[in-house]
Amino acid sequence: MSTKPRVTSYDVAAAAGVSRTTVSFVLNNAPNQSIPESTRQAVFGAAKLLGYTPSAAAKTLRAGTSHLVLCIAPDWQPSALMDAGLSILTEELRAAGFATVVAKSANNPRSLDILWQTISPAIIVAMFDVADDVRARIDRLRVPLVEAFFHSYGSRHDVDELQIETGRQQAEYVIDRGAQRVTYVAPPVDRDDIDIHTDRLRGVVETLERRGLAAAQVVAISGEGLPSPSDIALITAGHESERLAVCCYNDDIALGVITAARTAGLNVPGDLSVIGVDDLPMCQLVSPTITTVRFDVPGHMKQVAQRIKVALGIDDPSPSIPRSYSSVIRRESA
Amino acid sequence: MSTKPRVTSYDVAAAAGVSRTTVSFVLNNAPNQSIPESTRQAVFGAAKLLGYTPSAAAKTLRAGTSHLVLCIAPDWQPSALMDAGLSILTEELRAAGFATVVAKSANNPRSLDILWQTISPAIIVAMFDVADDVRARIDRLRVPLVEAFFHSYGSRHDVDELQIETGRQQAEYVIDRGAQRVTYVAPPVDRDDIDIHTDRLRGVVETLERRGLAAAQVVAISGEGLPSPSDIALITAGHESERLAVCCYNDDIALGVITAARTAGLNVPGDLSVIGVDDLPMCQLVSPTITTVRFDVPGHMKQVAQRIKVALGIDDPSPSIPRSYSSVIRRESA
DNA sequence: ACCGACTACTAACACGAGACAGTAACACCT
DNA sequence: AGGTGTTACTGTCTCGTGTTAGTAGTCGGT
Repeated sequence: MSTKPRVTSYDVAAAAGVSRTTVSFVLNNAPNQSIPESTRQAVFGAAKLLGYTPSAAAKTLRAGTSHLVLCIAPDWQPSALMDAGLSILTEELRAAGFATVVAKSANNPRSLDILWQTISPAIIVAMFDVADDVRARIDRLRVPLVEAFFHSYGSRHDVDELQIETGRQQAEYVIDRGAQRVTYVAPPVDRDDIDIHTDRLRGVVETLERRGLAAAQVVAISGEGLPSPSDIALITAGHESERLAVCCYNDDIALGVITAARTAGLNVPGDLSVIGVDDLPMCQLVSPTITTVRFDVPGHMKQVAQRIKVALGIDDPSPSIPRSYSSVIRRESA
Repeated sequence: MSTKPRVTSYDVAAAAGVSRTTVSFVLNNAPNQSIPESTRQAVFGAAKLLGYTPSAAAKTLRAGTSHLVLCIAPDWQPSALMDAGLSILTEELRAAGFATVVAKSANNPRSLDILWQTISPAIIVAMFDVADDVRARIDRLRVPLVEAFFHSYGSRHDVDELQIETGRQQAEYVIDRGAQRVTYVAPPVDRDDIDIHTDRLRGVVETLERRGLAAAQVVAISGEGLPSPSDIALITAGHESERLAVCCYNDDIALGVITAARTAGLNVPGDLSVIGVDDLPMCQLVSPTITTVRFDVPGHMKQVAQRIKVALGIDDPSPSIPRSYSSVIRRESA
């Protein structure tokens, strides 16, 4: 329809009656350049009139780098948590003039190859535990990598301190509240989030040992949702003799355990106490309300934003004291 | 550390002992070009050895367009639903050689301005109801816009057929199951998703009218989560005389209504039936299990992917019969 | 009157890739 | 022997920017 598919700075120059160089100087506030106000206004006027938007591709090519932050996330990742975090990240980085976008399917190498041929990020932020082959592909791009949820780098045996801490908090809480025996309930075994699950479990196990309790019994839900009667028999075994607490992988599992336990005639938290992870809205909407571990996404993400800025060289590395961003929300179930 | 910060096709050419043009021909499988296998292998070998990745910015600049699909979403949007959809979209478009990324904060014009200066998408997919000023900004870019959740364009009075249909399905279901009076429970009034809420309500209202029932009573939750005793009194008023059904904005609201009703001594679904929207995992984990309307995200997103491909000119517009992607999942609460 | 400094610009190059036009070298046919 | 065709390449221009080096014109001082 339009013969000229794109408005370039050349068009603006022609409209303003100056050279393209002058347009560039004006629009970028070039230092050491004296441009009279009349010329400036002419350029601004022409740019606005024509609806000029500089070409991102040309800018990036010329500058050798972009102002783009690329977050990569796997398909399976529960983004309810991610979501609030991304908004905060976007907000923080926008203030520094950077745009933030997210790509899914980032655990798929083929996806990544297409991505690299399509956008040129200044930095890559991984929202998951980066596998070696993915890391190698990123290295080749000569683009820095920041891992949002991991603190240690370099070794393939990285562990997620954040997830371990979550498990620790669950165990500490129930022990402090008098638990004598602890059961851990995991999601069905065929799921993708197995890394997170094992890290949280590790935190529970480690805490039990440190506090001198017997090792936890671990039960994986056998079906998809609600624990079966046999699951519940396993989970609640021994509740008559000792004060029993159930640490659950997340709030959905916790809800399933509570519902199944009540169906089996048990009382929560009387016969057993149950604690989840995530602090989903529904935790406050069921009876009993669910005690859970909440991760402070805004707090953590602000810290991630800081690390990103440092990696981009637009901020100084502040000697921030490492702190835990998760805390127990005490409710009725434990 | 490295003197050469980036491997270019020039480096590959030098390593393979050919010209840069030849490298381009080989790597892009240029038609009408005869390159002997030996040369091809030399080029491929050099490229692999050096870890060559073509510059996305240069490619885009040269081609005048990219293979990038940019999805824009507002900050407030619940992404639990979005998430599965994006994975599917990414998958579908990857098969066509396109990369898909998501930008949040897209309801903020300033965010968009930074985006345009940073990436050059081939198309923009809006996950929300695009305001006029945002639409104007996109128009200026000469980039096509596809609206993922809206079917009608052009007017500022666009309505979301999909959301209306959801409300319709709720109402049809409870009426078919014998409801004589219908109450609609909405989220607290100060939230951002008010558009969605009003569209769903519209579907309910319209259906009641068509089926000859009295207009629905509408109650907005007064607190943040659980309906207060006075809310519940309003919601359940009249359940003694008529069979009462409660259509809820979403599953969380439905759960709150159920819990509060039981606390007030009422039986669900005996005294009143309750239906939600979303089919959250917890719907199967509570007692009574929650009847809800599920939106077929994969189905809808495949159709969106098709629309995107048509807009990109890489697929023919198939005369797809418009269909509804939501359906009632029958459980115990209604 | 002349030199220097300052103002207000502009011509030209570089970034990295794709693609068109051109060109040596060689084979084939009559 | 000369024209035609094919093979296997390469030189050069282009995309839209930012930036460096340069250049007319004006002003001020001695």
